[in-house]
Order: sequence, then structure tokens, then C-alpha cells
Amino acid sequence: MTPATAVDALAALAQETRLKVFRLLVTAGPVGLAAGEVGAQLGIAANTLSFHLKTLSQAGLLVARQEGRFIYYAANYASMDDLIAFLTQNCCNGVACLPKTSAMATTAKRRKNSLKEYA
Amino acid sequence: MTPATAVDALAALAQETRLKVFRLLVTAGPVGLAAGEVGAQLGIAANTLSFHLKTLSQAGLLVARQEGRFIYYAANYASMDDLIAFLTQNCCNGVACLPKTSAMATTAKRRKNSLKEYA
DNA sequence: ATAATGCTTCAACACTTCTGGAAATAACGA
DNA sequence: TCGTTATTTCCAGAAGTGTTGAAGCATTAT
Repeated sequence: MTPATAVDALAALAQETRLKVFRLLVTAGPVGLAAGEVGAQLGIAANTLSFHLKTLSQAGLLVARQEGRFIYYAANYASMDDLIAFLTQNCCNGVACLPKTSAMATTAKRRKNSLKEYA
Repeated sequence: MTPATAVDALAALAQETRLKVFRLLVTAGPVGLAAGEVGAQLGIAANTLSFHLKTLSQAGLLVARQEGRFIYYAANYASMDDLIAFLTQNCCNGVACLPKTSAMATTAKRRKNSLKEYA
């Protein structure tokens, strides 16, 4: 992750509507949601939503796939991970400065839930 | 962390100069660096730097303390942690979607290094 | 006192971003 | 084919952001 890429991603998230959209898609899982569904759930006009989805996609935070007339958007977990790694790089020299972050996805949790759940 | 707080923090980080400053202070540890030192290391004019330090501080990402003529700025690890927790909340239902993030600060690492290192 | 140092504030300008209406494109159904 | 649905693009105006030079405060040194 380059500084420029990180700035793009952060700028994309630094807007109320886009942050709502992103968080909705983060909880929605890898399958994602159709654009219209996102708009309906959050009460956003189609053209405005399209603008914000484009911004998030260009920043690499969302991936889009077409299915018939619908376009599904899903969170790009890998780039979110890269962004967080970039922000916390060399933080505190390994001391426990980020308790919530480290608790969030422990090795134990990872072992308990397999990726196949989404297959 | 409220959505508004998160947007403020993300907006503060979504700027090349500020991101550089923040990352420098993240690696600098809890003691922080004097404003002038930050400016010297990154090559930023005093007035410009002051503007950006203020933005980062108001967003809660930095804490400032005066020491004589110098003002030391340090990363606020707690708010960075809150921000990451906010972004990744309910992500992927516990599946291993953020490998780097979870590897970043494991329980093992936390035990190995005590907070007293900075006392 | 006076000067020097460290940092901040102010005002002005160029530049970018967000929003909303209207029109365009694309896929499907009758 | 024609209409409907899903989504995007274009445009213009309003609002916000970053940079610069000059001036202003505090704190320390002479």
C-alpha cells in the first residue's frame, strides 16, 4: 500500500454517506448488495448513491459485479486490511497499544470459522 | 465512536501531509515529537504544519502537551484503535477476512512486551 | 528590557467536493 | 417493439479544503 493509495481510501471513507454504505457492505459479507438495495436501506437517491459507490470502488474499497440488471457491490476486505496495516505499521513497537484491534480477529476465531461458510 | 467522530478522524487522515505526520508519530511512540522536529523531519513549513497538527488534534488522533517552548505531539493510540474497531465492526461475521490486521498485535506479542517499557 | 525561538492565527486565493435535476444507457418483461 | 426497471452520466451551483505570507503570542536567553 502506497501513501497515495491510503489517502484515496481514507478520503473515500471520510464522508458520512460513503462511510454508511461501506459499513453496511462490510456487515453484508462477500456476496454484497445490489446498488438499489443499498439505496433503499439507507435512503439515498440513485444518482447520489452511484456517485459514492464509484468513489468507493475507485478507491479499491468495494468490488462490483453485474448480475442481470443488478450491480452487486461488496466490501473489499483485503484492501481494508491493507489500509489498517498501513496505518498501524510500527505502532508502539509491539506494545499493546491497540487492544480492540487485536481482539477483533484472533487466531482462535479464525480457526473456528472456515471461509467455506460463504461458498 | 459515533459516525461523525469517525468521519472527522478519517478526513483528518485523508491528506498526504497529515497522513505522513500521523504515521511518523505512530512510530515515534507515546512520548511524541515536538512540532518543530516533525516539520524538520518531513520538510513542512511551520504554519502549514500547525494547521495540520490542529486538524489531527481536533479529530482526536493526536494529543499535545507543552514543555517549555516546545509543544510535543503524540499519536492517540486509543482513538486509532476505536476507529479501526468502528470500521471493522461485524465484518465478515468472524471469518478470517483481515489476516494482516489480526496478525498485527497478537495476544502473544502483547504479553511479550510490557507497557512499562515506556515508563 | 530586548532579542530570539517555537509555534499559532489570520486573510485571501485556487482548487476540489457534494448535491440535485435531467438525460442517457442497459437489461429485462409484456 | 415498447415500456419498465436498475443504474450511471452530465451539468451547474454551493460549500469546503489546503497553501501562502504576514502578523501575533508565549517562552527562554542575553
